[in-house]
Amino acid sequence: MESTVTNTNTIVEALTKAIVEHRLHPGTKLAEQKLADHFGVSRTLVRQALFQLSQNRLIRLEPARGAFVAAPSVAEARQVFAVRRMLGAEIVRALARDITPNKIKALREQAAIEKAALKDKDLTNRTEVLGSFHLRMAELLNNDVLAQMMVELLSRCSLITLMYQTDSPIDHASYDHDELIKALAAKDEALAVHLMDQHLHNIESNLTFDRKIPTNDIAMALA
Amino acid sequence: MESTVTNTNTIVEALTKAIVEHRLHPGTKLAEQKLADHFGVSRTLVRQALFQLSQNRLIRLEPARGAFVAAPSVAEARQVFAVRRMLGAEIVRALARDITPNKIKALREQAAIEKAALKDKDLTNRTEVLGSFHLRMAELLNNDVLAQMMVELLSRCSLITLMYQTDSPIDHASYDHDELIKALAAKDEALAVHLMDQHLHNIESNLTFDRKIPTNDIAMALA
DNA sequence: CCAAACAAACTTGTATACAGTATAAATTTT
DNA sequence: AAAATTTATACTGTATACAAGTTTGTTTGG
Repeated sequence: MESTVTNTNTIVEALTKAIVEHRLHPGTKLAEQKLADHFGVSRTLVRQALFQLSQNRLIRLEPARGAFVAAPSVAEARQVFAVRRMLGAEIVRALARDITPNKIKALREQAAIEKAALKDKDLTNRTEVLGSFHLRMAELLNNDVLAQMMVELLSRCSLITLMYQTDSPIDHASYDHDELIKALAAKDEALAVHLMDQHLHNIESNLTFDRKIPTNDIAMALA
Repeated sequence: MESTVTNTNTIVEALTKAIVEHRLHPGTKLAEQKLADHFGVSRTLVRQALFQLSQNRLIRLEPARGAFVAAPSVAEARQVFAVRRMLGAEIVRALARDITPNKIKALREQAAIEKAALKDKDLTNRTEVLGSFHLRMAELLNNDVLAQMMVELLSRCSLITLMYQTDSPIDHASYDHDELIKALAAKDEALAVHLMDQHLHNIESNLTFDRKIPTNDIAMALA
């Protein structure tokens, strides 16, 4: 357990956290040497980390220009949400088919965590916690491939949310989750799928895709 | 247009091709210096390429030991196929909802390409072409995020298929595709979804998950 | 003769050096 | 004084160098 070593993963996690927590704004340039100095390593490790982040679509790499925090376009945002609706529908479908008391219990616990976080934490953390519910469902299907996909989709969603979120919070997401759990417990597949679809549509409709884009990207800010 | 430069992407593509075309067997060690010599570049670029391939799950990186062509386990294979069924169902569902004559035409053309490839090419290439049909459907939904996911899933499937494929070829996949197109043209959503599910189950059931694993991985070969 | 310990060769992991390109600053020109 | 051009600085892209670890081969002791 060497907790002080700074390897590539440490950098990836730190940057991921900073991006989804809104401390690094879309468009911000991530200069390699500055990051290297900050983490006390060489550019080699920083470059590896940046490359991985670009694969996760959290940053984009421009040839000979450097790394910038990603500023997902409206089109990309809609596509990500479309995929989430697709996977979400199938996830609840599969869950509804072979739901067990243990799984219901796990989901209820996750829902309880949400309610706690809803009062205390800031808006960014709320988005994170609410996303965890969806990840939890994927995990309950015992499919690592699926769960990994959800992790990546959720981090992209975090970035999208902080870019396009309206002032009005999405507090009834927690309520949606409760309803969903009930439908799953009742093994009502059709209802569960419908609720999930509505739920994700609600989240998406709370985003404003036409105005105020908080970004450091000059080109985008002036567009 | 500098077509002779060997950048990271070139190496990734060459190795991907070699892996999915069965020229590099699961378990084979990919030594950095040898690859560097072969491509006429330094280890730096090779390492970048290997890292990307590990993200695509085509190779696995063992710390301080090196890169090896991935040997997906039975569990992983089943999970990948489960995700493909999920996405496949949703893709045809979405396609059936807003199908157009142009899209039908595009699918028919893809099916024609399949039939041509079915006679000429070797088994590996056949798998590739049959996968393209599924990618084509994703592309017709105008969702790059989804299409990219399918590309990655299909390359993983290629690796899985070549590891676990039985001697009997999967020639009626092309027939399945024809039936699917008919259902889509008739806007029969339920039938299309059912056909897709059956189709993917057929492919999976043609794999033998219990014997003969062509690999260079000693541990796996003797397991 | 076999097993364990040691030593040499090789491979990976990280840092540094250098070359090529983009950005910023300074100078010149209109 | 504003625009354009040149020069300088800073950054990225690739190669190389060195340190750390692993594998392989050899030797030594039982």
